[in-house]
Amino acid sequence: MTANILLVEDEPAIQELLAFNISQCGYRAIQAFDAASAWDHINRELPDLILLDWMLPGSSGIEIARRLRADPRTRNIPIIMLTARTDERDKVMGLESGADDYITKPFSPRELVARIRAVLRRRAPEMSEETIALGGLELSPATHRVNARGATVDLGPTEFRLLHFFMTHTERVYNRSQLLDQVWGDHVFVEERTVDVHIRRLRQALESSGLDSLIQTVRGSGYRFSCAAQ
Amino acid sequence: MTANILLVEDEPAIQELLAFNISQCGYRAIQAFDAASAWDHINRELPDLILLDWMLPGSSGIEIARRLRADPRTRNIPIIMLTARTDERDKVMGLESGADDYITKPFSPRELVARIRAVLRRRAPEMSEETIALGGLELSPATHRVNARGATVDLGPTEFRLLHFFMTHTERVYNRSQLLDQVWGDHVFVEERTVDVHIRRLRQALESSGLDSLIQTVRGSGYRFSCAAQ
DNA sequence: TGCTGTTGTCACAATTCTTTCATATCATCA
DNA sequence: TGATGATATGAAAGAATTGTGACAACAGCA
Repeated sequence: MTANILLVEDEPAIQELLAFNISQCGYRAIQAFDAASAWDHINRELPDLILLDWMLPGSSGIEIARRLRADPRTRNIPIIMLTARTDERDKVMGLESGADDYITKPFSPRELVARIRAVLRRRAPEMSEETIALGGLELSPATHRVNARGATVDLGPTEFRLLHFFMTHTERVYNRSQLLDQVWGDHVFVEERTVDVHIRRLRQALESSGLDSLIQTVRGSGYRFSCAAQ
Repeated sequence: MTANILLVEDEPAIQELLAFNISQCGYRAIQAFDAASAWDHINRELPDLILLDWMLPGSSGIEIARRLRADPRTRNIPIIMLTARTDERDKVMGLESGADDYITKPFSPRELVARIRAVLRRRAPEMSEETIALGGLELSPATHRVNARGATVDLGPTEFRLLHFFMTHTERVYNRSQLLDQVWGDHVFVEERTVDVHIRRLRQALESSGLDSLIQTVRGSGYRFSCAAQ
């Protein structure tokens, strides 16, 4: 599945440059020359990553980033900010607004691609809509369905997200705080022990098919999804 | 086992930015907005790394670094200096004062994280998340798993930390007090003999694969992890 | 509006891990 | 070889962590 990258940049020359480089390495470039058409695209179909110019006529790039982060639907789209200024305050503000990284113009195509790759690698696994099959479990983000050895599994929204995260981040141990950040979202104030309860509910749902053992407790550290035995 | 990182930075926006990125990659961020509260934290519990702003109201970052280096208790804590100036002289001073690295503001989250990782790897290898393979043993902090000649080894939290410490500090003898400081943490009041019991349990866990001999007793001195025969 | 399903929190139970202590074993040296 | 000090070991109380069921609050929806 090739990633769709939305370019929001008013200067045609730079747009071209971006689009060329991006499609050159196998991504699909979607071009937007102003905020309005950017929102058009976003509302129609969520891109996998957004390259956002800091300076746009009308609403600024930062403004767009803030709105993207505010909406649960778009919260998790990775954003890379493009900025002509090397002024430090701007950079910091760009990051504060929730950008994952920034690139200062002028930039080398190599740098551009490297940063895109890095951000996608970091943020993308659980963004993908592809069905994940693992250890007898099958989770399909598109249809929001889960199968365990052929039997349908009924999950609440949170348990679904939790399982999705685990299935895209197997083997590694995550502590409660990391899970809260990753599954609930940052800036959420929830008791850490709440994670336990959702782990419990998830295990309960998987119990009938015997796949609850995929979710392992690592005492003192957190939880882990693993196809290998405990 | 996740590293505690103390942030000493008076500007709230940058504090937030740092804290966010640091906790994002699984470290624990402890925030201090001035020198006084930084010392508070340090006296209470030693952090595993300190991110120190060069410019602080009152006592400067460099001053703090100097004092940290002067005290044997804090001498070995890795320090990364944050500086807004790109001035060469400042950089040199930052390093001379004992900092392990410095970051010039503005910085990208990626750069920040990369430097933290690098410094931890260099100065506190047991805080790094990298898998260590040694003498038939394989320990992976990220997945919290241990293999001995291919067989899974089951360890409690303390035994895991102990083994991790040994595998990152081989061929050297540590007495019980040093082990308590390094593995249990300072400011912990525990009988020295308790170390014996954990050594025992660690050996027991490794016994079935015959690798218990890696942990050697040095009578009168302490213990040593060594791939060479006793 | 009432129904249904979801969520976060709490209290208590169950489990696992730590620490300590008593005792056994061992190494060293006179 | 026996005395002496150090380490190994087993058991058990005590601590800490995690599991679990119940419940109130809340949101979405017919």
